[in-house]
Amino acid sequence: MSHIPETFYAQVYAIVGQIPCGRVLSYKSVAILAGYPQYARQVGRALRLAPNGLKLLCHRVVNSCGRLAPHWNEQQELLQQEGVWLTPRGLVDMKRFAWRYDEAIE
DNA sequence: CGACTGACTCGAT
DNA sequence: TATCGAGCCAGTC
Repeated sequence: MSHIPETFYAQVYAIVGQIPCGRVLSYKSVAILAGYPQYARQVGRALRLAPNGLKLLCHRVVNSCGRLAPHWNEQQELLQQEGVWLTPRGLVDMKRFAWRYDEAIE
């Protein structure tokens, strides 16, 4: 188990693709949903390396505090276009915008 | 093989 | 609220 299987990245892309418009998910949550709870860092890596051709909604993934990705200010605009407000300090209000996947089931 | 890095997280201060 | 340190793990040098 010392090697990330191909399915991990595929899972990450699939999960991120399911995040509804106007909702966000943390790296940790994506890692858990992918089946690798300890791989939050790898999720971040996966998104950073993700080819643009996939049209990923990686702007809907933030860290557990609601902090946005560094060196990528465009992410803020993308989120605001979807109605995701940011606190005065540039943090996503996770209590309000975090996606609970059980919402998707029904 | 060891040291360093980073789109992470959590608890303590 | 902001910072710090420890734990975390694949990739890079």
